[in-house]
Amino acid sequence: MNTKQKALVLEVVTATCSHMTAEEIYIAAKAKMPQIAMGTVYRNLAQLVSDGMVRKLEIPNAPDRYDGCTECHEHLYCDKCGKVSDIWCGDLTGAIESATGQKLSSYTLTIRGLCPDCAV
Amino acid sequence: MNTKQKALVLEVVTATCSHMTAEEIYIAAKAKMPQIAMGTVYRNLAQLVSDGMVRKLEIPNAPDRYDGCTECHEHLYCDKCGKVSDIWCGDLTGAIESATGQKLSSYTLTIRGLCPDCAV
DNA sequence: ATAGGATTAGGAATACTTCTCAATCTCAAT
DNA sequence: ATTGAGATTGAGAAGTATTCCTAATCCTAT
Repeated sequence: MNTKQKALVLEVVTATCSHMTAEEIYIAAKAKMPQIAMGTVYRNLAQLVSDGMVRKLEIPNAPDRYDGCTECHEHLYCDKCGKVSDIWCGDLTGAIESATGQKLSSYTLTIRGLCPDCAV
Repeated sequence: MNTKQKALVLEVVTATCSHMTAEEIYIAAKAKMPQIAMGTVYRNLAQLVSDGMVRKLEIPNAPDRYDGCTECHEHLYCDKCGKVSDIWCGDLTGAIESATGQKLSSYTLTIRGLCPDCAV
């Protein structure tokens, strides 16, 4: 871990199991290090993502979110409340390769449906 | 089809099996209707997407692309050349539901690997 | 203590997309 | 054919998320 700022960003992202936006991360980091800059947050998030320590979730028509949990899981975008929740399942690489006939280096599966809270 | 502009946008998008950006669509449309405005292209694309006649592909760090082919298929983002190509496979809803244990309304599967051209 | 190199804070800049609104078009009723 | 109500347009301004720029600051090895 190179710098205090990078360590702080990682700490914030992994502190909760939520999926924070860069702005939420910035606000939380600012609470502990008031002079930290937005650009620093983005730069370090990008580094952490390429280090494989944080996952980036691209959300349609909304800011990207960052997930401190790198264990294999997928994401469910709730049709009703819009929240992102985790779906725990095994690695689907093999299944997708045989379904599509395409060798793959990685995949992103985005599921829309009702989250546990909204599925009464 | 309500307006000439909407018809033209649809015509452009479905004319080729490529995955055009809004700007490419705008340029192609402008060739046939020089006074058409970018905002009109975006507005009609959004309508066509919600009408289910066009699919929108959200591309990380790049403009969205629009796909005039609504038949069920997935997309491969080439690790090497960056092109988006089509992967024809059946509907995976059932398979994903059983793998994840989550009832879903829709899904998006994005695959990264080498496209046919780059996989020598 | 100091030089060299990496990283930062702060703000400007960029890129894509959406919004605003007066003007124009559409079309059913007259 | 004309009207009028409502939908849609063109043109450009505005917005949003993210990246870039740069002088100043922080590390680390000497």
